[in-house]
Amino acid sequence: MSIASDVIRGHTEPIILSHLLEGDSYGYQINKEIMEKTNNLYELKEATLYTAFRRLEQAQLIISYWGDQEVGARRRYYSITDKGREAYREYKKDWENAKAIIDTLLK
Amino acid sequence: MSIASDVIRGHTEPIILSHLLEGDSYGYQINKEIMEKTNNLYELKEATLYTAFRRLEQAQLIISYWGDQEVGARRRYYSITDKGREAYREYKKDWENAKAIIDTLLK
DNA sequence: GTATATACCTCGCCTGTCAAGGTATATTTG
DNA sequence: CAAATATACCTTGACAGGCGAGGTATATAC
Repeated sequence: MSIASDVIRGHTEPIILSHLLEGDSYGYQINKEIMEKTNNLYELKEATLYTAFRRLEQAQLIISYWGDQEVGARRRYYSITDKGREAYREYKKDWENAKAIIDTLLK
Repeated sequence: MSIASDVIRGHTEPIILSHLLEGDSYGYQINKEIMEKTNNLYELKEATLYTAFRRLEQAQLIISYWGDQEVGARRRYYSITDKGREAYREYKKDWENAKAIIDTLLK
């Protein structure tokens, strides 16, 4: 059983930020690790992932740079910024609140 | 502090269904009671509410009928169907799963 | 040589939210 | 009594995020 995209909507960005808290990473890897973490219950779709990267970079919550692979496909790495860390803390608080509210309403 | 609509998105329908489990009700009342339950932290916007009613009725999860007010504005009452009760149980399971998944990813 | 894995990306559709606008009745307040 | 407020319903059109479908390129395995 999977997770509905309307429920996940709005969580894509914090999920990516959370991942980057553990260190720089790149799209393909992030996607794979998210699947592993959730035992394949949740998969970030590529189109969703890359559009989220664009939004996050635009908002200066992450920055990106090309890896120096001498072999294999090129990778674009992402790094979380201080602003990103701050935004993540906010997201988390919001999530805790939202959880409580929804739990109250879904009695 | 309020709740972001992207986080609540997808929960509108189960919230309405949950409310109707306690008995038939009408739009204005449902909206007011949701605000009260959450201490005004969450307010279903009218446009959102009424479009959700349409979807729910279309999907036969609720049915509607006009109240017989002899005074004051007319009211359209909604009643949850068996199909709606079943859908609600599913929604709830989904929510429990989604919560666990998101909590896993938002470490 | 064909399939699979790695790695990136964009376009355009779909769907749910909601600001803004509208209608009508009843009560309260200055 | 006029105006404001509360009750009660509704629709339209814009907007934003998710994602199916499509595309590019490199490396390995069979």
